[in-house]
Amino acid sequence: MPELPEVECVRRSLSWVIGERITSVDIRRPDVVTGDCSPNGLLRGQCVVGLRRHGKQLALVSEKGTVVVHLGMTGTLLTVQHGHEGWQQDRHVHLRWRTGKGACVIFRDPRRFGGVWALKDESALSDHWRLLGPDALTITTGQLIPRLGATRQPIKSALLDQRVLAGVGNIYAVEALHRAGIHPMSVSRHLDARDVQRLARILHHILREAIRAGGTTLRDYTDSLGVKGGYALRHRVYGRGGLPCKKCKTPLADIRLAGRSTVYCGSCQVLL
DNA sequence: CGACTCTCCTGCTGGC
DNA sequence: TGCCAGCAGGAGAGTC
Repeated sequence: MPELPEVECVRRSLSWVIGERITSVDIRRPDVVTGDCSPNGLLRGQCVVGLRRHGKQLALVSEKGTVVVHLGMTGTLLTVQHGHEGWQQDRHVHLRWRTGKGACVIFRDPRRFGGVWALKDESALSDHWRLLGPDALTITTGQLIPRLGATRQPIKSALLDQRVLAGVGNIYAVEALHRAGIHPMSVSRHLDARDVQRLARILHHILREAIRAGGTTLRDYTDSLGVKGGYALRHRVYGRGGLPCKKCKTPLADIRLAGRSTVYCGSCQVLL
């Protein structure tokens, strides 16, 4: 499931598209698109000049329009080389961009929690991303302190709230809280400056480490070239409910918080 | 207004 | 072996 590291790996693996012109766009499911879902709205005829990421969102920027892709849970952007037409039988492929050289980018999303926004230009992108908090990879302690201080939400819920900071999903939230020794039910504004600093450092560290490993593949995730991520091997708590904590051997608790499974160590992680 | 819970969607898993 | 309920999850909508 794509969180910040996976989206960043998709972005990097898609860099070949920069400088390419989109010659045609196939729209199989217009309902995954918000905004102008015509081929022109989706960059037909435009040259891709950049790929930008904020949190879990990826933007294909052209001279004119910009397309933002959100991968949701099961979404992928895949590079398909000319001659490999197997995707045509795949009912989960919703969009396809064809480039001048014949290579394509396809948007595939079985569960359709993801989606695509067609925006007029890069200033519309700024507006779109203004709703999100600072990117989790670069957020500073100084930015995080007032944002966590403003809410009584449990810290786990706050980390998942994209308006607080952008890019953290369930996996990296539970991993970061375990390494920081903070109980997921801790009230966000009870964290003191040192707690927040430690949490920010750990988030940066984990996210960078995960990007280096190619992201987390639980089952399906790959980057745009089909490469799986190796970071799942490094998970210490996610998916390990009931198993011994890797630090202290206490069986890990598995509860539901903010509607999602939340694994933590009742011994290592302090309730604040 | 803030903090919950519900809903969307499909594929895999586990129990009978 | 086959069927189906249950579960997974991000984020926006709805509720209290």
